Amino acid sequence: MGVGDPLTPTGRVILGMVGLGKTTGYDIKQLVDRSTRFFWAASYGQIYPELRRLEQAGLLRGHEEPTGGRLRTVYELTDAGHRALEEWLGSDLDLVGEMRDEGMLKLFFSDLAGPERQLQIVRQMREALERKHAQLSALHSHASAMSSGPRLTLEYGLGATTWMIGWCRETERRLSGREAA
Amino acid sequence: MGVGDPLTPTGRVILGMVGLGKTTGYDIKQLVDRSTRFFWAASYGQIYPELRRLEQAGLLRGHEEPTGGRLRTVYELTDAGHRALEEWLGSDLDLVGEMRDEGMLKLFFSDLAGPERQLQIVRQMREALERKHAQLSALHSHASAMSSGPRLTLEYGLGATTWMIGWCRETERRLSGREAA
DNA sequence: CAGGTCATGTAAAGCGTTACATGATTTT
DNA sequence: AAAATCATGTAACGCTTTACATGACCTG
Repeated sequence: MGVGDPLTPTGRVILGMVGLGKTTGYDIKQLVDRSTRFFWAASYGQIYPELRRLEQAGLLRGHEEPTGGRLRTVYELTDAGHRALEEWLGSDLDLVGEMRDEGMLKLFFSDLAGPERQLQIVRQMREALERKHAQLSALHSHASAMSSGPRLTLEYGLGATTWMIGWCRETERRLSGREAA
Repeated sequence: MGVGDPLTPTGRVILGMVGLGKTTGYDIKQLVDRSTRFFWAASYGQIYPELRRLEQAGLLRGHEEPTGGRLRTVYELTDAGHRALEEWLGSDLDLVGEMRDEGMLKLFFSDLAGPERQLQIVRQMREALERKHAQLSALHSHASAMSSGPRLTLEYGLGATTWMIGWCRETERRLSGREAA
């Protein structure tokens, strides 16, 4: 596999995490769950096979570093890995997030269910957003210890979520008014 | 397959679209591409097999209705289909959008690439968002002809995108300032 | 009559989650 | 001694995209 090979989706997050100093599959998963999860998740079922694929492709180098009798494989970027990471970070992005939001889909079809249901859907969207906002807020308490990139993504997520909660609130108000009228 | 069976992801959008009066696979795909695509896409490779699965499950009924010599299978909701659709629309939503945003992922790792790259990434995010905003705006010109659900999702998408563009703009300003300083 | 739209489909490949399985070390 | 954490992995299943393939009808 040559250097020009495009990274797979999960390959991107793994390469980045190893670049940030995360060394084991477990360690990567931990940080993903505490940070990128909100816009880019990854599961063990993807991480471990992908680590080996990236090693085979020459972008990572792994060596055994057991802690006592506990197995442990530590990965680091090779020169080719560094280059691939910089190439990816410098490349254009054409795809904007293909996202899936079930609340939005329900809202789209909500005319089929009647006005009370429509209001209920917006309320549920808001509640889900509020849960998300709470999780992001919890992370934000460590913001001072974050470097620029992670802090920016967190503030973006927090701000966007806040806007969306506000939209839901105002829409709930408008829809309730319509019912009362 | 009983009524209590959970709908597959694509099953949901198809059932909804048939509920809205879309009758053929082609027709469904057209509307998806002009509307829900921004938060819920679907491809022919999913639509046609899923239509048959939903028919087998008793939620849809399909019959041949050729236009001249041109094959055409028209679907409609069965009673069970109506019930399944209402059940889904009335159910709680626990999952908030699992989304994937490559711009955010790049921004997260942007410290590895230097300050100019970081600025470049935010600029690219804004440009992608502006393209999306333009597409949504084009749809919005027909807003008066839309029913409540579709109009709400469109306005939500437009508003959220506008907020995000503003965030990018302000962040670009802040990051440029930092460079100049 | 050429190009666009209507209309349907399949096969292969890739992506991803979930559930399962194992075992050592550390903390309470 | 139990519970939590560290650590790695696989198998099955399901979802989705992409590329390919076909052909009729309509418009200029």
